[in-house]
Amino acid sequence: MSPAASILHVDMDAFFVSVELLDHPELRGRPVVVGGSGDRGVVAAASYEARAYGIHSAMPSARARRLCPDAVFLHGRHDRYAEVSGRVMAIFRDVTPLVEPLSLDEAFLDVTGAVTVAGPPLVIAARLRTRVLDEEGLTCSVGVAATKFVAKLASEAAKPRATVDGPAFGSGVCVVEPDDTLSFLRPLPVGALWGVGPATLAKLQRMGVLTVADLADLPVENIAAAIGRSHAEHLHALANGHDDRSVEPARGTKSIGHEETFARDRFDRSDLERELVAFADAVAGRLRDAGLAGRTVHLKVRFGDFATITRSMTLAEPVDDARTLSGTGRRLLEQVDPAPGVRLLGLSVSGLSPPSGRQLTLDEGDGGSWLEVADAVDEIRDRFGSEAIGPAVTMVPGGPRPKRRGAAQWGPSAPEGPGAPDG
DNA sequence: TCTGGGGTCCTGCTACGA
DNA sequence: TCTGTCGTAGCAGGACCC
Repeated sequence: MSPAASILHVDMDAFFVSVELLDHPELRGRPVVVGGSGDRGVVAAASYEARAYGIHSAMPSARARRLCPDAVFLHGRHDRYAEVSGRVMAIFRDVTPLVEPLSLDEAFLDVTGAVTVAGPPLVIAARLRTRVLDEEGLTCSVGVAATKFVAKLASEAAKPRATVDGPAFGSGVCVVEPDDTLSFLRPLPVGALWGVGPATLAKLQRMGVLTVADLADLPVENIAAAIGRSHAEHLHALANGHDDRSVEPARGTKSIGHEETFARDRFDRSDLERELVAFADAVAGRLRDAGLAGRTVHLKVRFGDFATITRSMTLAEPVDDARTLSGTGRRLLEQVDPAPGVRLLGLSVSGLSPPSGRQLTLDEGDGGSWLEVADAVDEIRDRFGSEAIGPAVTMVPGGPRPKRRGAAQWGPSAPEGPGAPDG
């Protein structure tokens, strides 16, 4: 017997834009775009009025501007969205403890245990939408199904559609009963499947696979030849409605990092090293906030032609202090020639675990004193704010700015200082 | 049309020890 | 001592997600 349709996928409608409209009600009804405002920025979210012009998320901001010169462009405020998201997730947790957030604006809920008290999933979904609207002034769409990925596709089907007159609201809730799963899935374009991105889609299309039905009817061996066995088996199962992944409320963080695209390419190694110091400070702070330390340090470099390389190094002990991170980052940077021009720099740490009692540093012997420094920095930031103290390079005019999570999320927004080739 | 940031997961290769 | 195999860890890159 098929399991009942009791998994909900809740997706906030145009979340970032909707939050901005709460704070700027005078913008309602206008095309509004949230994202990076600079030449290298991208669109994070677009109002339904803006979507009617063809603007969508991940589109370069410059192109969005050309499509709709009258649109209002707002720089995203990660902290504000996180604050609202926290309250919305709390509403979800009122319904069931089995809430798996996917991002700030969507989550899976397993309401199997709630139906005896709260009623059938359709009723729970409708009540949820009402509460989110009443308490936060935001609309959301809900998909209900027996599996996670069908619930996700169902919420997509329930979403408002963009028209030139603004959003055309749908039902807001879409239920796919287990018996209807295949008839719901099979007509969809194969790109709708979770895990089919541009690269896989191109390979499948070359094989003549255009719909979910095409994929479901093909022997898995044929698909494996094109995209690899593991991926093929996974997608073939999804296309046939099989997905045994459960809703997992607590998924541990696997890595923490910071990366940034510069407004202009950087050519100078010492310039990049100064940025690394600021990156390491931000990453170390987030590690300590999370009570974690990491063993493997990764450096990511994207050049002007978009070629991207990574270099990594695994340390003997997990670390969470900025000095060791920036020192390791600098060693990794030594393996890279910045002469072609560096567009993006990133520093991240994986292999996370709770910090051990004592951490090794690059120059063994003074680890203890630097850990005390880190503790002192954290304490000052707790009392006086995140920008009250930072590495010396971030305090001098012309140096890199202190890095905060989400501050550069959608690309550089303002003109920067150094950037042209030296000499 | 010139492409963000923060992640996760997978694959292929290499080195190394048993 | 040499060779082959296997498992594992580390590393680099790619694809995907929101």
